[in-house]
Amino acid sequence: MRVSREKAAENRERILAVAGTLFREKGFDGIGLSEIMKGAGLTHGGFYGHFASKEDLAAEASRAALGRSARRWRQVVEQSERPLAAITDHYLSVVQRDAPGGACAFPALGAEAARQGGAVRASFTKGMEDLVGILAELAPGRTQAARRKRALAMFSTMVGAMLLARAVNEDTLSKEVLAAAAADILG
Amino acid sequence: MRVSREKAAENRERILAVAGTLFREKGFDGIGLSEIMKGAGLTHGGFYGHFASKEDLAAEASRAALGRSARRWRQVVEQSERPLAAITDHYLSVVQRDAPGGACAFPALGAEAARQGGAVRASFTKGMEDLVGILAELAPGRTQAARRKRALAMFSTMVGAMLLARAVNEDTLSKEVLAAAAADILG
DNA sequence: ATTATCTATAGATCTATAGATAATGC
DNA sequence: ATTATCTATAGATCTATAGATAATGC
Repeated sequence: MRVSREKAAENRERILAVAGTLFREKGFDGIGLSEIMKGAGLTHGGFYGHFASKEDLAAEASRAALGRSARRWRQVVEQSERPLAAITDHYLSVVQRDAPGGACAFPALGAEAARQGGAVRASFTKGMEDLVGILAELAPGRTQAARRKRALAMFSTMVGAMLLARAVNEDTLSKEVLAAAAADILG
Repeated sequence: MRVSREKAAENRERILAVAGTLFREKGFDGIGLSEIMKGAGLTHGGFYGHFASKEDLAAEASRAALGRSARRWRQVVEQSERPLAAITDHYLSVVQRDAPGGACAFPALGAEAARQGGAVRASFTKGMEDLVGILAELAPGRTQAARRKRALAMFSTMVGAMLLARAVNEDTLSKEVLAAAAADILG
């Protein structure tokens, strides 16, 4: 059941996309390779032709997911006249809260990333620098250093608020924290 | 090898303490009951005399850990003349970053908590209300509603900054985000 | 007699590998 | 001939349960 070189590359991309979604939904430890491969329409034995290990996949899938997030942010910024408000509205929405599989990898996987090896951590480091870089261009502040500092705090607030909004059991409190974070960032 | 009623209660407490540490260090999915019981000096077969399930333990251990956090915060507040600065200094320290097993459960377990059942979520909801309640007494703002809103944003910033500080690979960036968050909260 | 803990195990995972298969691409 | 994928399986987990053991507490 061999497949063309082109098809194999497509299969690899599909594994990455499925893994990106399932990792964010269930955690790195919460989903097995078997299920990921099934989601990509393949058997789990074929996995090791595409990736060296589960951790290798985790690093690549995280990189891809965070790359998509950065591209999405740039799109949102371009299409709005109040870019910072557009980013917070987008990021701190109930839609993102309830669909972690397609949302930012930091609130969903940041804690687990801290326990992973260098490749996964590197993906998250690069992802953070890119997203904070976008925020730094929109943040208030007279010097570049001040804007970067503000951007780091804003990103912390966004990531923390989304994590909290998902963790709690009460929808009122959940929405309250999302709104408080957005209001705080926009001043 | 039976043990007195009192000793059994001590054993239960020890299981809770060990589980609280190991869950925060490795995640709910990253540690097995066998290892937790071994850490408490017992065999894994004895577990079900103390708890109904792993999730039951997760809920109880989270409740205990977050209760300890709230008591610690109250202690820090009492012992300082600048309570808000004392809390952020304590929370956003490199010591806490590097010892997740004894630190706040939110950055370490919040994402996984979101995927757990009602009992675990309830522990985190109660924990958040308690910690935010303490912050609301220290937050600036003319009305109680304004102070609570500010407290929710501050807690988001703290939780997010700690998660990010642990996730990234570069110590400079890691310390930068902790410092930026503290500065932002203190205005 | 009750019960806290232990030993042993069932049944279901999980990652990773080995070898077979069959279609691609030289 | 090469290689992408499949089947099958090894070996190591994991949660949960059953039944035995032995000391407590009525």
